[in-house]
Amino acid sequence: MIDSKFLRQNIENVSSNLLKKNYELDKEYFLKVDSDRKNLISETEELQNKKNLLSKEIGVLKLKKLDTSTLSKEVENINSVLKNKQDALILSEEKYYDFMLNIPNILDDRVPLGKSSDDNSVINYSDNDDLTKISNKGFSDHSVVGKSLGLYDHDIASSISGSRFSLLFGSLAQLHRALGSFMVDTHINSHKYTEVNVPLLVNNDSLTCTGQLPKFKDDLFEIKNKKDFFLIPTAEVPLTNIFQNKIFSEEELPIYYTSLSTCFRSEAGSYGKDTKGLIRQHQFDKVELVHAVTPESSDESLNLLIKHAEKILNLLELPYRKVLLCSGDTGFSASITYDLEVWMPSQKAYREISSCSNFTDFQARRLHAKYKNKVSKKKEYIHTINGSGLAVGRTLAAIIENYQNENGEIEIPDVLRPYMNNMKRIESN
RNA sequence: GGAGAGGUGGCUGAGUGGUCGAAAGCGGCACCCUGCUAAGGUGUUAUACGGGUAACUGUAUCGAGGGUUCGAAUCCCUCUCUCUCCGCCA
Repeated sequence: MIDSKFLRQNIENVSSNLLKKNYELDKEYFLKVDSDRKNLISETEELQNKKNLLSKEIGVLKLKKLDTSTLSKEVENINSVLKNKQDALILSEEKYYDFMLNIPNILDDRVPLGKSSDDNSVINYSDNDDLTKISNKGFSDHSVVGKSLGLYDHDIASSISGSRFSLLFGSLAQLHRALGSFMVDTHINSHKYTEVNVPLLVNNDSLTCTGQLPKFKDDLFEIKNKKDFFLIPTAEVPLTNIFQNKIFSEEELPIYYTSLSTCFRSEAGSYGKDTKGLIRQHQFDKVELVHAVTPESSDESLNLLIKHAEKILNLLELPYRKVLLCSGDTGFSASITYDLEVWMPSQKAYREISSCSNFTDFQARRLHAKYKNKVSKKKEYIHTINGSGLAVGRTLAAIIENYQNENGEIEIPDVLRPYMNNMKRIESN
């Protein structure tokens, strides 16, 4: 959520900023809802004050055994007016939050103007991205390779669950598991993260705090019969919600959390896209990185987080590039987002494998997550940063495609071999 | 799933209808005292929102939501979470 006071005072600037995210701010509506709410608040508070004073007076009179009926009547009168005001206030607050919770985060000035991913700007390529060499080999799609090895299946998965699910067998399943472990190990050993094992089912509030709700309910799987649970679309949700209602001392920050978790997305609106393979599944594993930091350090912290994610790609020797998302492609809650895109030889294209964002105080305001500023001695909202480090399914797909040899086998990257009983390649089943 | 107990400030914990936003202790902070340390003394110390340059001030909050009452931490109802015992279970 953005700061309503800031919005009120900078409404023109904010509104033109949000327009870059294709959000049209209804300025008049906001000003009206905002001032209605404020007026109702002060009106009800005034009445409550009167009521409190009179009630106290009644208490004093009762002690002295004096008559209180006149005052009681008066309070009763106030109560009936107050009730109306309070009802109006509840409605007004609902309107206000409905509106505020649907306003996206303000964009960082560095975000380039643009409509879609076509307008994203490439920052740099990895050192090993000699793609002419790779792409000329005519490598097959990872799902084809996996199938011909007899280690990947899509059809049976469909009959078990439906579309956008898959089965991995044998050493391919093992490689998938190895990848998750390798990523988490790297982050906890080299990057000072605390590993967290998180709930995969979360409640409505948690999703509201991180910004998936109320706006993006369609993208989530909801569990209805037992309780109002949602399956997490990313470990960002439980990890970030660890900070809810916290007030940190400055010494406690930064906090780095990482978690390997399964993620669930409905992929509504992406019918027909990436229907084969591991790229777009209803269920996938991902290693998530989350930072809680002070506002001054959030910019630097995002860069650090990106380096942590890049480290995995570098260790796996996968070609990739770093992209700064344009305004139209930047997510609802983010102020700035960098994607890491890995080279997929079969598609002759870079595909997103990590998305790293600074959410500034947007999530913190919803979470009520603050820290005590040592200098100002005031409680200020923290900043939250997160990114994937990395999406495991997509990384596996990238490895299959980039590491296949002439025989259709998959060479196992050096760093993963210790996790695979020192196996060197995956051969046909 | 069955039976019971309980949720009060950073923590421990008192408070069963009226200056209770809440005693006391611990912790934190500030100052004082002692040559240093240890100990001691005094004061201060919740959060959100609103008004005010500020000192300050108003409202709400004692798990959440309703209700009773002129007045609720305290009484009633519903929900929720935690703990203990039994059962079941990876």
